[in-house]
Amino acid sequence: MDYSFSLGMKPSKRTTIYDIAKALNITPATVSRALNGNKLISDATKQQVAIMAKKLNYKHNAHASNLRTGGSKTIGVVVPQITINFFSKAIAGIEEVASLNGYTIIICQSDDDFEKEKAAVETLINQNVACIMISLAAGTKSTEHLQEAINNNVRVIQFDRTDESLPTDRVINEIDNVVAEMVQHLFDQGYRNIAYLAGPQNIDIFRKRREAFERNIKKLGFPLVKKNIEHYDLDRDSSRMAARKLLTQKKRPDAIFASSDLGALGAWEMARELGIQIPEELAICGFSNEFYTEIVSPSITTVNQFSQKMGQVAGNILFDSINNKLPNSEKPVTVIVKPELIVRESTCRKV
Amino acid sequence: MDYSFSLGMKPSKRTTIYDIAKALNITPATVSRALNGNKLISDATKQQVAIMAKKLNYKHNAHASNLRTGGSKTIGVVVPQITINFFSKAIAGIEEVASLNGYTIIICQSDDDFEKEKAAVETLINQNVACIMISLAAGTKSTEHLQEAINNNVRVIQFDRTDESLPTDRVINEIDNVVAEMVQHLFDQGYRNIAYLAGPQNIDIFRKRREAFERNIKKLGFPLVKKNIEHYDLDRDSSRMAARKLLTQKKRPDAIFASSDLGALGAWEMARELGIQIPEELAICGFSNEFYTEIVSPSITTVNQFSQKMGQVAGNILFDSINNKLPNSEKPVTVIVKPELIVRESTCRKV
DNA sequence: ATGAAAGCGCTAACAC
DNA sequence: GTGTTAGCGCTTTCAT
Repeated sequence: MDYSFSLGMKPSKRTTIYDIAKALNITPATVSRALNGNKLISDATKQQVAIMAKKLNYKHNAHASNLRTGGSKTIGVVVPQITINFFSKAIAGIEEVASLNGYTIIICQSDDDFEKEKAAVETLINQNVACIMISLAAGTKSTEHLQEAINNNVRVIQFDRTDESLPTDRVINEIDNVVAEMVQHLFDQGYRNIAYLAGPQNIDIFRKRREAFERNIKKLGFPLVKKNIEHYDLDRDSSRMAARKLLTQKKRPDAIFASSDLGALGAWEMARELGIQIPEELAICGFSNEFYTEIVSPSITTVNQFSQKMGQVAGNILFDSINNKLPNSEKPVTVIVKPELIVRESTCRKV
Repeated sequence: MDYSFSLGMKPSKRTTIYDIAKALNITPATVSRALNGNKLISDATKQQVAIMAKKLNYKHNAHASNLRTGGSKTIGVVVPQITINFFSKAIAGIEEVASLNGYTIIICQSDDDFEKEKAAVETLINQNVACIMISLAAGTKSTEHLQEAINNNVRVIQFDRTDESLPTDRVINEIDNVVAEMVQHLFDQGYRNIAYLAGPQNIDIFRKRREAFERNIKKLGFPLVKKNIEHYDLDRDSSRMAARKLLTQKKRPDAIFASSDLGALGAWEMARELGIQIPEELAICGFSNEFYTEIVSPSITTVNQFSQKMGQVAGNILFDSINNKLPNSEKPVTVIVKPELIVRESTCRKV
């Protein structure tokens, strides 16, 4: 009897299907089939194999299997930063669906840097992942690296921060309606001089949000005041400074619509610093429903993007297609997740 | 000439080192060596190979390499929930160091469920990961699955939520001093009836935090009031209910020390609901320095655990050992990361 | 400095 | 229902 395991010693070699085959006097092929649930194999054999596998402490070798089959049950996920709540939730959503389907996920961070993103994609191609799910870095200048992935038989699904010019499946939020709703809500609450805090315009969704804002402001018959649109990088300091610019103008806006919750938070903090009352003198709203928007006081009106659901949807696109549950169209799908306006104290001055 | 790439068509087969070898009239072995920077290969050959590899659009096949070498440049990370800020930061730290060393990370969530954790570890063993970095699920009853990993030549590094009885490298926070500091701080601020909101006691760190609290309360000469210690699960509702129990006693505590920020937040909310003034009538403090503790008003005193650093440290333990930078002791290392008390408004009633 | 050859562990086409 | 055989792409020992 071999006590090496119970003694906590490292075994010299892992058990393979050959060991199982030898022990049962059958061939490795049969063992492989049995372990994979092949229908042709008799239940008796399957049972024996399962028992012996357990007894010999067999572990499936994913590398060998992947090499042989040319694929792998792995999804590569590339996001700017996993510490951003939106992304960690999206990843959680992907992981959920992946795990249900027996897939694992490899995570890479781009840190919003193009070079790091390219390196990550390269690595994932080397890993032969079945699919790359990506939210583009702010610094991404082209999508050649993703085209390269596709050329190498790796499927690509973009989510949230996408590039339309690359024809892949995409999961994005509906923008126009929710922005229209938000602007209308501000109007209904009596705000008439609405400013906008715009994120990095090289990122698709931030550009679209700004455009939707401008469109809807015009729709309400307001003039589009250039000075009422400030840009900020996606950090807190920068948003505070941008908000300060807006709030120290001669004709101070009575509302700030920020393209992200961090932007809204910056404006919120700056308003308090300047002694401006929210929501009486100033409305503030953001985008993403980050946890803190709910618990600050006054709480901040925002938009729930359902990021976890976006991750799940991305996963489902992949697995529906793998399992042929989709109509046989070869065209890329774009799934639009409807976001939800969440009205809170920061924009409600009417009773 | 082959236009298949530029036409966006999927190539029938990936380029291998054989293709490069054939094109250059050398052997695959030489190509492999050249690509891996083998010192015996002439610079001329290396150059040629590099150029041809690029020209033929060669991608290294990690599976084949891993199968051959029996290892993989992959770290498996298992955490309860990646959406918890503490964990996503720790993962970010691990990813940083891993990526610098040419490793990728595979992420699994246990959802605090033992069975899911076991399945995740099993998968990671199958993937032949070099190392599993894990923070145990609340529901984890034994560490056999991790012993199993070790038996299969997979290194294990535990962080934060660890089990001491399993002899692996560990990265944890120093507890006693920071809890002592916190209790002393509360005392200095004049709080004399300090309650404690204790997390799930089957998790190491939550038990240790409670024990440290009790020890330090006694040290200050206070009696240990049983009714002043309430338990809660790690969610918001449960912490609110636990706080309610504490705050509706006849002899209401004048301070609540929560074992997590979520616990502190629950107490904070309940205090407001009951009209109890913070910090005048009640001090509140937590653990982890979650983002919201800083921006609520009054802001919440807490402990910075440096989770991202903990992730980096875990990574460094692995790579220092891989690169033989460690003294040749075979004993597991325990690295203790010193946390930092962050005093904020919620515990300061003195000027 | 490079070539020849074997084999990592698995799967799948083909045979019976 | 099971065996035979070949090979996925790479690395590495041994030879030259």
